[in-house]
Amino acid sequence: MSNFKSLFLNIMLERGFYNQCTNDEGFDAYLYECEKSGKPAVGYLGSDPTGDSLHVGHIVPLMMMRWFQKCGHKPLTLVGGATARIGDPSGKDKLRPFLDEETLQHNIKGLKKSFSKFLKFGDGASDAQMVDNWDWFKDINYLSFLRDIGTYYSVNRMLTMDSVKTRLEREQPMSFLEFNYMLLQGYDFCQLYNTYGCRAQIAGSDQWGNITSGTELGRRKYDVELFGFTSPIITDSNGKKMGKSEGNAVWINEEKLSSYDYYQYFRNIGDAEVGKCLRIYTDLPMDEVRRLEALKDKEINEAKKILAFEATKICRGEAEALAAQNTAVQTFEQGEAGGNLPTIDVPSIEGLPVIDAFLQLGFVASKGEARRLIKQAGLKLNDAPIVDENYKLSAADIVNGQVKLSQGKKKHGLIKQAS
RNA sequence: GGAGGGGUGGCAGAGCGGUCAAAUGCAACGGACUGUAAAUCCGUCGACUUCGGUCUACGAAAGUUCAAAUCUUUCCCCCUCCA
Repeated sequence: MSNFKSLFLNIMLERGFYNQCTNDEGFDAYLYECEKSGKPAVGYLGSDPTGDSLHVGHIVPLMMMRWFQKCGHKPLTLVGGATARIGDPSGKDKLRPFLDEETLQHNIKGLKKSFSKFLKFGDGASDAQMVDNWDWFKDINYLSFLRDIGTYYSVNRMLTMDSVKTRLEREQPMSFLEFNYMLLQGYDFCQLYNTYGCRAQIAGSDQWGNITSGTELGRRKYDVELFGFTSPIITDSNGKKMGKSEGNAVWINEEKLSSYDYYQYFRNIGDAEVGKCLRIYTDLPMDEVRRLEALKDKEINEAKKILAFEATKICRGEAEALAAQNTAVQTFEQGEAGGNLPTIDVPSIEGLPVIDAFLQLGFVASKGEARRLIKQAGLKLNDAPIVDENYKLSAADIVNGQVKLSQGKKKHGLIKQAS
């Protein structure tokens, strides 16, 4: 399995994206053929429009698609407009909520934005294209679906699928609606094959069951071999899925998370994860990755900075990445207030209680929390711990036209007086 | 349709008339140590507070009681088994 011919699979293997494939050799041969002839292979990545932005947890398949495109192939991004109305049982115990039309449209728009940060959309041969399975499901007729698709599925087999089996074993409810999800997703795959000649699906390993549902349907109904390819689930050092920072998701879209926070997320990756993350979250050549991950102790911080910069660059652009980096350097290495920190403008700084200032910055959820943190020496004003919880800001606290507030060691923000 | 079981804080899960803002675990947050790491240790973890307290909370509503997460009634939702 280490001797792939295709560029794409070699990259996947080398960078740690390879987890499982429905048919290594077949997929490799197919891709190789496409790469050699210059005719792009078509592959797709599905996602549910349950939110209006993707987050770091979704990046792994996104990056796979990015490489797929770089290898000259054509990525399709499928949003499950139809399947969102059902809910995917994979790895979940609870039924997902249904969405109304307006939210759905809003979410789809947001997803498109997330996708376009990693993939190039357009009309070219290898340009990415967005598709919605609502287009082919909205007019489908239940009886004909049962007849045309349902006949190819064995319930016996479906019951052995992980997503179903675990639900049954744990005696958790699973509705018939959800049970049908894999048929729908299998049908998606075949539809994309029929209309776009798409023969590959790329996803996280939790989608394996849904992928094989599609490849099997393809084989039985259309007599074509479709390929499925999955990534491992990337976890942080605590074995948890990537993508949460301070309990909040690390969003791809900038209106949900500042570039500075995005940068900081990668800056704060654990030592053990640096190599893995460089491979997965950046485009850096492997030589560079190997050099960086060999760094030890304090030096590994250099690798983390590069990781954070590169990862931010892909998602937010070079200018934003630079700004985030500068802010971080100023804030952490020079102890100054970096320009890109979260900032709020207030009508008048004079007399504003510090507690309220923290509340407005969103660093604390309540005044009580702010008081507690002050008791614990967790809140700082211009880098000096606040001792009096009733302290009110005054003109003397204004440095360079702003007041720097910090929560803990990592969260910093600025208050400016609106002019 | 019948018979049982259950709905508690971000999650899991105790409590089953007062001592309950509710054990414990996880997650989260602050501090110490470091390298904006990990591990460890200490502390915090409903809201408001003039730090005395006050208010809102244990699916929803009504009731019993000096007193209810705990008892009663109705309603809503979920699960299991039978048909």
